[in-house]
Amino acid sequence: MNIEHTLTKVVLKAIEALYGTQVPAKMAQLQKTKKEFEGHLTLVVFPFVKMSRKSPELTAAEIGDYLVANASDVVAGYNVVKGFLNLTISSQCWLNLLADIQNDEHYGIQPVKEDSPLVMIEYSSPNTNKPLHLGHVRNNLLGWALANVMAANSNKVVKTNIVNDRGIHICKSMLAWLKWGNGETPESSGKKGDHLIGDYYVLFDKKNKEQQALLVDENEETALMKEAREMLVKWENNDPEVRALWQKMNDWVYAGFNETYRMMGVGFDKIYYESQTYLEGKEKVQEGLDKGFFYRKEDGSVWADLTSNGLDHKLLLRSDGTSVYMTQDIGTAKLRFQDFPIDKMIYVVGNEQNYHFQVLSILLDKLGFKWGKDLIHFSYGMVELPEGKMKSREGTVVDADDLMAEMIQTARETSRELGKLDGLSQAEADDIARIVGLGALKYFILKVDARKNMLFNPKESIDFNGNTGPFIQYTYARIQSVLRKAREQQLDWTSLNGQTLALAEKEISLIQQLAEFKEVVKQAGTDYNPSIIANYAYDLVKEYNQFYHDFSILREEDVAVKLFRLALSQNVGKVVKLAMGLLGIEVPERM
RNA sequence: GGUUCCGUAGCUCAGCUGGAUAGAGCAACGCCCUUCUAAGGCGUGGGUCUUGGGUUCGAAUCCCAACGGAAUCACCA
Repeated sequence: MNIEHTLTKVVLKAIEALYGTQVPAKMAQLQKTKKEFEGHLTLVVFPFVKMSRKSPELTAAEIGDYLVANASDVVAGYNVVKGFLNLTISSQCWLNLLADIQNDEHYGIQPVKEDSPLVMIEYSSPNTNKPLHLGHVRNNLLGWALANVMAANSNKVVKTNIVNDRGIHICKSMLAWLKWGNGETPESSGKKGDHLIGDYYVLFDKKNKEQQALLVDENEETALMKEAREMLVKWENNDPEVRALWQKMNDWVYAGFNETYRMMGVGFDKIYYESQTYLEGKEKVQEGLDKGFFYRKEDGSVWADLTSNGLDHKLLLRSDGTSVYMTQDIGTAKLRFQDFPIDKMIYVVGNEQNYHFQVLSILLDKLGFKWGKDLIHFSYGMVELPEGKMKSREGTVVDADDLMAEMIQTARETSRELGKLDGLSQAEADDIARIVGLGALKYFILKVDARKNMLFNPKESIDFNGNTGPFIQYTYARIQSVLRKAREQQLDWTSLNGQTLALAEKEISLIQQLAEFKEVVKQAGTDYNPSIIANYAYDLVKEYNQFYHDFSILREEDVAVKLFRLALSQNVGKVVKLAMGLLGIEVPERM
């Protein structure tokens, strides 16, 4: 049983007994006592002074007396500072709490049940004409973490990816490859498939610009562009040659993507391809047209009138009958709903598409998708660089593969300098470098509130000091070291009693913090906000470090000290691992 | 111009369902490794929480307005 919960109940009883009024639980706000005051939990008594008709101080004392007299198993003492009643919780309560955490293997995780709602999370959504970049990294990490958080809150989760595998951009890469590629393949060039294709996309752009410069009328289309368009038409008409080439090159790209995803540690349960879904939306639009939700202009284009929702008119089908982005998303929604009984849909997509999802929500609702109205657009901010925004044309894009490799390399060098890799095999050293390097990257991105634009400073991100992933991982590794020693000595902390705990009075806030993990997971789920967990993990670890340091000063002969440290180390280690697991960050046994 | 989001230390970020003297990290300076891992700990300096009103016992937090920044408002995706 949660201490805060128990205490709230007791306080409500006290209010009723003292003042004869029942008050809602909301009024009895308990908060962690600030460090500079004595006590563990603090009751704000201002809301009760009207009932007591006494000063805040006297009211607080009155309630405090009652609690000590009538709930001594929980409240061991109190003190009053202005309108704040600081309560000291009995040691036994804290020990019970530790035991609870210890015995609950999935502490803080709500298991999925038979009737749990099914949540589908779409994330990543790459184009197949270029490799993944820093923006995708944020997307992927957030999507993966969010999926974990939703699952930890008792949701069935289906992770999905919609791959944009068709369109003019793919044709550009294909055309450039045909013209200047000399049959180059990933094998022959030694390049990852996605990078290879990306290079031809860039090449197309370059050649096209050269042609553009020679044109008299700058609005005129280049011969190269025309060819690309013709290719797209051929693709749409199922030209076997174009299709075969398209298939071959996309397969290269997927092989490349899979490598990136694997390294990043993310994955999907079901992948959709736009080439398979883009036609589906047209039927739905037709359906909406028949039902009078949409209208057709004289030129044949189809629109939705959203002015009654405070929005504009939105194009759904071009005058030539081809589909647009919105149509495709409707089509994808249709297929998804056929495949899964979706209760809630979450789209992890950048905030530049806020408007799009506002519209999509309305349209899906009109078209009868029960989850359409409350679909969640998990909207995250742009990643900016110290030099400004990433611009593919200016070559300031940070490539995902390069970035990860660089982080791992830096971790390797730093570890070596610190002598952390001494005596380890090559495989072990590689593993640590990978875990730490990726941990640094993931934590750096996930600790920031997803909604906000963030600044990615490569130099700072690989700084392993301070509020970083490696700091948390390092503490975890040290905890494991403590536990290994304890195992050797066959220590068992369950013999600790309340009296022993008294010597560690100020460390109780650490136990309190452990208890908060449950709430944090819940909050992260209801707010759709993984960064809460990241910041929580940091706070916990920081506090543990202080505790660890304080207790290093006490000598080991004292068995109680030893056991108390073991108790906290074990439980902190457990919670840190769980928290980092939700974020998709590995923790090393040693480093 | 409409809509949405953001504005907290020199920098990067927490805190925001109203509560005590607004917190971390980085950067600067000083101290602590014969101590189960120093990728650590302790200390010093650093703030008009963009501004102005309102709500109230109490506002960084809620409301309104202004200012500043971002995104978006395509027969692109």
